[in-house]
Amino acid sequence: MPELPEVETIVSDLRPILKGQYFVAIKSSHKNHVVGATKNMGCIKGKKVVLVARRGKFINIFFENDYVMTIHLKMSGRLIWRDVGSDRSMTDEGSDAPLKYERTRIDFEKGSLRFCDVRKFGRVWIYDLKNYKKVTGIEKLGIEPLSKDFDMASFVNIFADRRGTVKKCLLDQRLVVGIGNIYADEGCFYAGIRPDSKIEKLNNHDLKNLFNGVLKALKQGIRNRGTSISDFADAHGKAGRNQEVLYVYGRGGKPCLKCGDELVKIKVAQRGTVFCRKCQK
DNA sequence: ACAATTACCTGTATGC
DNA sequence: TGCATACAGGTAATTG
Repeated sequence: MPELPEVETIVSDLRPILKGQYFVAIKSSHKNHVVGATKNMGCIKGKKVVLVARRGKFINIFFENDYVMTIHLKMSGRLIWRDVGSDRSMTDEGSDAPLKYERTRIDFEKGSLRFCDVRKFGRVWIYDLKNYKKVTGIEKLGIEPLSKDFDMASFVNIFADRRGTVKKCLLDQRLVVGIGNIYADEGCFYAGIRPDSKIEKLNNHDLKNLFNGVLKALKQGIRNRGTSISDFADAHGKAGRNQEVLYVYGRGGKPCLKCGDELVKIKVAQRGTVFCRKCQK
């Protein structure tokens, strides 16, 4: 599932590829995949990419004329780059055949970005700088966990007056962006805190551990170029390695890698949640 | 105003 | 083997 480390991996792959390139066209076989395309595609035709950046789990491609293409991968989205004619050596036809589950293709001068999305939850928006944050929902997003503004004090401040389970708060993109089911569970394990414990019951020491645990999980995910449990691949179609170092996510019923106790799987905030009863309090 | 639930989708795993 | 059902989870929309 693309969360912050997965999106960061894709963006860092795409940045050197797309920067300086000219947009050609966008085509979609799924009617809901592209928002604002009919009206706004013409606005970026022939325009140059000046910046590729991540905001939470959103990918923003900025153009020279103050238009932005925003992409969200949601559950099963992949963005894979193919050079022009890259399939030519593979087929007699020489056509750039669609990849599996390719829903939308974004053509640039040197190649195309293939938006593959089994479940069709993903979206592409094309809007101008003034409107894109409102249309996409980016304006509601909270703090970036990798920014220098995100320190112990801001973390405590953000979570101090919250209620409900720790996991629900971690998943809330209005507070801190980028954390999804994988890194919420892993962060809680590192912190030694049960994901179903009440946030209002945590003392400053617990919050500090949670802060460190979440950061550690996210940074490790980035270092390992994402978690490839089901769908995730980088912009070249290659899997990440972070699934090899997970302590709890996807390991319900298996022994805890720290103490050997059987990991428990429950539902918290409507999400499958795995933790260790001995290591997490 | 806020929290909980449902909708959006389809592939995979499980149960009978 | 085949069919039905559950499950996976990011976010918006809907309901309570």
